[in-house]
Amino acid sequence: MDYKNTLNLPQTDFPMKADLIKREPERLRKWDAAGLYAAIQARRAGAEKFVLHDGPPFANGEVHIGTALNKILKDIIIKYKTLRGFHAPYVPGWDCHGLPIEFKVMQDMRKAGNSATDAASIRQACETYARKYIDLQRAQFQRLGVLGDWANPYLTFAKEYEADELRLFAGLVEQGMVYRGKKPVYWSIPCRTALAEAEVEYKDHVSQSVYVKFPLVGHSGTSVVIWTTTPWTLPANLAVAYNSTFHYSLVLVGREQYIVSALLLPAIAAKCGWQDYQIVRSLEGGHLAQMEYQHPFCRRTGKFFKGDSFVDNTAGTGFVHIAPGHGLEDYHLGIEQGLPVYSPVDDDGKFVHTSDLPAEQQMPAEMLGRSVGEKHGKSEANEAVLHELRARQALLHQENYTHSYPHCWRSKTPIIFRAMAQWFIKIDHAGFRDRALAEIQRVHWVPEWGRSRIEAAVKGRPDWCISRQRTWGVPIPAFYDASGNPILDPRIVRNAADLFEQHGSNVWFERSAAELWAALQPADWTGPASVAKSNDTLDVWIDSGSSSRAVIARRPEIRGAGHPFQCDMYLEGSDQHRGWFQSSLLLSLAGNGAAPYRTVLTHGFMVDADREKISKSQQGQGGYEKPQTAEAYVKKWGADIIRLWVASQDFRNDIIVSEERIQTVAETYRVLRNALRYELANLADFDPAAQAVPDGQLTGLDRWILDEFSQLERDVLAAYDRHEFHVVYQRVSQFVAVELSALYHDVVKDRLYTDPANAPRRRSTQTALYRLVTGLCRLLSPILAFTADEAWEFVPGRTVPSVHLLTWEPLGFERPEDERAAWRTLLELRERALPELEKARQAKSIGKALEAKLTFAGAGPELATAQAHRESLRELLNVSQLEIQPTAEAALTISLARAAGEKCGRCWHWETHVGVDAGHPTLCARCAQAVRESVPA
RNA sequence: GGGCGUGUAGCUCAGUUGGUUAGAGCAUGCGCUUGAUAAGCGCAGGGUCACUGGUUCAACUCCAGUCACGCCCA
Repeated sequence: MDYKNTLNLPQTDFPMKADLIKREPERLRKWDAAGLYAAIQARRAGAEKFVLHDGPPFANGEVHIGTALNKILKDIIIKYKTLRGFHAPYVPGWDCHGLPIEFKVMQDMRKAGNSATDAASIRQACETYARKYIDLQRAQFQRLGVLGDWANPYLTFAKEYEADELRLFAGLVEQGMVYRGKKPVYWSIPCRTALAEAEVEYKDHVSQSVYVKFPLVGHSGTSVVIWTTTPWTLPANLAVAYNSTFHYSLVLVGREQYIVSALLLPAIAAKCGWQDYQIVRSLEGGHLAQMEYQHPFCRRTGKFFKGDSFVDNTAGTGFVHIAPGHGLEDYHLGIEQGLPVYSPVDDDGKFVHTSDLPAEQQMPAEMLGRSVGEKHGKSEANEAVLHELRARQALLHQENYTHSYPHCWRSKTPIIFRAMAQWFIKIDHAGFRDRALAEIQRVHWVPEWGRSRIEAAVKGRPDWCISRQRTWGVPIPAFYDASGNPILDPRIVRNAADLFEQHGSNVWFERSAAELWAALQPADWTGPASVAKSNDTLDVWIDSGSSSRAVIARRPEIRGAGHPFQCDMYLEGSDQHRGWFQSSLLLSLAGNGAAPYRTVLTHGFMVDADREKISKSQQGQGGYEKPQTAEAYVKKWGADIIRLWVASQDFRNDIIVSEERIQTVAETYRVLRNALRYELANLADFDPAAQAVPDGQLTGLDRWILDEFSQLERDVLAAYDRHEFHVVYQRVSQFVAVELSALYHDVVKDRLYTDPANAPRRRSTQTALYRLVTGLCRLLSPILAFTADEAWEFVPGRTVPSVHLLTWEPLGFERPEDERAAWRTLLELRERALPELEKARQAKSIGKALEAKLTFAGAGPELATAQAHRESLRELLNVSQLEIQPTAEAALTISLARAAGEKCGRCWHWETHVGVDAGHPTLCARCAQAVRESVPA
């Protein structure tokens, strides 16, 4: 007779094969249909809140795997907090304005032959474009299993958002933090417009390369030599930069002396035709710090400053001429040294005098009106400067110089750098920088070094240039009076906020300056009348940086209790210390009076298998087989594998993404899934309400695993609380592999399969399995969002439909110390006996352990424990027979023999009493009994 | 070039205030099992702890420097 069908073999519909790519979307539809997110929120109504505020990704392109990592980390934290009973709503957002979208849209419009250039149509097209990618990204984020209020995300172009952003901005204006200053920008002369970085194309250009004498004051006949490829910037020269690490030479040429870089001297001498020069002496750059030079053709002097970061020794003379109005490095050095941002070129690219310097110190009158713009490769301005230099014998050498130079993408002409009036936020206003630094101290930074990072950013940052000459952004509601002076008033800004909240900010572009002024002018306005409106928009960092006001304080479900604008956590990549963490801090501190976050968690960047950054240039060139999009990974592996991969690594460092890495994680996933399946399969006939065994009556083995699991829970909870998900991953996967699969599950098979279904020993183990599987589902659910929920559906007697609706209180299973000690001994004895079994297996004297009989001989406490728990120890060893022999010899010896008797046809144990039951001649007594119990008479 | 980080077996991580032959899981190889079976179990191999120098009786651990990599600046 085949007794196999008298066994209680595992039975379940929970599939071994995960088939995530097919099943996850089904589960998503199920969640959606059940309104899972809303149901979770409803269950936590009134509970203590935990708010993680979403940093908005840019509404452009597909979701990159790095962005997916960020969203998954946020989701793990929110699911964990929810599991622990917190009310943790999640409002996702998108950053919608900005040049990349505007640029793309304008390209598309041009390609389509659409020549509309009015701001309102461009903005409309930008909005359509952004919405398209919001929808695309939303679907991709949801596919990752991220739960949130996807139907109502926050969008930085929403009317209410823009309005609150302006209200916050009005507060800054009111405090006097916003001022008008100048900064160099790319300028296209034919287009009469400022350009953004992305609108600049680099191509070869022939420039005038010149070497020019700058005579030292008080050292007659001695000059410093500078080199420039833009002679027209010389009228704007206000300083000269040197490198303090260079050696310079003072050279005598004829009757004149020149100072140049020692390393570059031979090259310079060749160019300038110095036949017989002599090096008088060498000197350090620092020597010049005390000196002054006479401008070659303007009636003013200038000073020397250290410029080590940009003065190089590869070309030129080792001196760089500084015109703060015509170059970014020049500008920064000028601001540092308190020089005016002098840019004597008008909108048409023509030389003019400005109010920055006294007229008599500016360029000679004959230069005025000359244009910097080129015609047939020549520029009037360059010619005028060169003429002046020659006339004054200040020009040492001139030649054509071909190099890569920025050009306007529309007119294809060389652009110039030109200082323009911009709006700035004054960082040192009324001690603001120090207050920001103090606020940083109050925030909890994880990891700790995040603090140093943002401190450095805030300490070193210049004033914040917040205006952009762009269309796709929030308009700066400023006006100009008849003299061209700007009008920026907090009351006007607030009125504009109200207007935008009603009509959207397009109204700024749709209505005339007069209409807007009529609508926004304060009732008791006594200032100058407006004649024009501003065409500037706000820096997009003001958009996202205002979310503390526009989202946290505004949405009731996430509004803070103490400070309405404050939440528990921000979580972004480490690049955001200088970005969103900083902009949010500065704006919230200035506008709300405190930081918007209590904790800032940072993750590293994604790198490839060689720990090098994932560069787009390598894609499709053999570097990577597929685009690094979230979708590509999800299509191949499924979301839960990607989530487990995210959890598996210490995200504070770089995160490695490679096929091998994910393959490894997929193996771990399989192990976890199979363990869950084994437990569920052995609970098929278990009713926890009716058949659960009380703690005190559980078998020692079951009590042991529950204690182990209880310790696992404590460790995992602590790891989740420290946001160390890789510890959760390591700890859980090791527990499942070692304690569960290799030991407990293996040992317990015998009881589960061969005991009568309702035997106390079997029910005891099922009680433990029930607690294990329900516990594992809970502690895995923040990470394996799909699989834990799938498994949960097979848990017997469940009353809650989804694992994500549960709370998790740790088991807290305790055993008395003497029981723990006894089991420690039993497991140690097992460790010592296993090699004996392995030896026998290698020698082919046994196959499986059940064919063996083990004998423990010796004296002392170990043997006493073994004797007291002989049956438990036999189970742990999975042998048919275990003998304990007390001897006079204290040392423990373990010997192995083939088990005596015959193999029972049902339980496969070797027993000496097989066949004692005449009705079942091939069975041992235990099985005969079990069969009689299980088979109805 | 500057600031902030990182560098332990093929992969991901441990390694407590410096103290015995540096641990775990996975992967690999070799077996066992075939009543978790496109599963399960056992055993074995695998590391000059990035490199160099220093402090110390003793350094993966402390100090200095070098190299590589990442982020942010310039």
